[in-house]
Amino acid sequence: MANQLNRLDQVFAALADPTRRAIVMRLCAGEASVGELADPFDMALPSFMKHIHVLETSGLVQSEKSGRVRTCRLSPDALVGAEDWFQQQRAIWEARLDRFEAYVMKLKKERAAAKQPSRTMKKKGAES
Amino acid sequence: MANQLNRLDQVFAALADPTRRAIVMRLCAGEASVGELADPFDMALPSFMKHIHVLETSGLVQSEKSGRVRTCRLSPDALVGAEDWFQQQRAIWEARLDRFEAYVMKLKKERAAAKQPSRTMKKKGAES
DNA sequence: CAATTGGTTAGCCATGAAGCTAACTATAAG
DNA sequence: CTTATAGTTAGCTTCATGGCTAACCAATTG
Repeated sequence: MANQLNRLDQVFAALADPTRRAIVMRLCAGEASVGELADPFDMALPSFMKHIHVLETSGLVQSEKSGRVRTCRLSPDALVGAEDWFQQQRAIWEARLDRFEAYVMKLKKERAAAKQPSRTMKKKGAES
Repeated sequence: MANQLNRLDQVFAALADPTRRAIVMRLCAGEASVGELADPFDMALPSFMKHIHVLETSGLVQSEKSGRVRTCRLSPDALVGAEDWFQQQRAIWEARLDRFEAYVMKLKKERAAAKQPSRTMKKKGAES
């Protein structure tokens, strides 16, 4: 579980770099060799390999070498794990928003009741 | 649009730190002052303020100071933007998986047809 | 076997991130 | 007015990141 949290660190850190996001996007379309992946980038191979390595230790990418060519593929688990984090946060956020909205509605009703007691029932909650 | 990409950089970098993720999670439950936010962490205030600043320049958090207390709140736009990125990647990934699966099915059918021509129509695609 | 290709290792450098302390500002509270 | 509170600024370390070059395997290819 601390494992998981640390994994999130690494996944987000990996995705914080545009080069690495581009690699992930490329691998979404299918596996590729290091050379193919590196081709679009104006960068020395060792520098590029560091990015691959970061992606690999984050768990986003797996690779295997056969002959002299290393083939990389996306391992979607880590990606999904990160996406889950967002969805959890959004769920909490939205739950709060709902509560907050309910609270505002209550306030509105009370204020309306205090100002013009006779008109309490006129609008039952029709404003935006 | 380069702006957007740069924003993604900052959002992911911000979320790569467990302290900052904890702050975001805390703010999902509602706004809070810097002091309240800092309280659970065993960290000097200036260090903590740096995290707040990172979150703020990433667009994840907004704050305003009234009197001597600065109140922070989550601004969900950046969060949603990052979540969108995942969903886009997943969409591409899944589209590819579908194509790949179709390809495998085609292979299976062909292989079955080659091995036992007479049984071609027996199973029409029932395996997992 | 010789040469190419594809990747790897080692090591250097500049920059930035994450932490600290110490000293300071400005608003409340007494 | 004095003191305490809540942040802020400045400046310092230390370590990680992202880039480079140069030299080095190890498979292919000719």
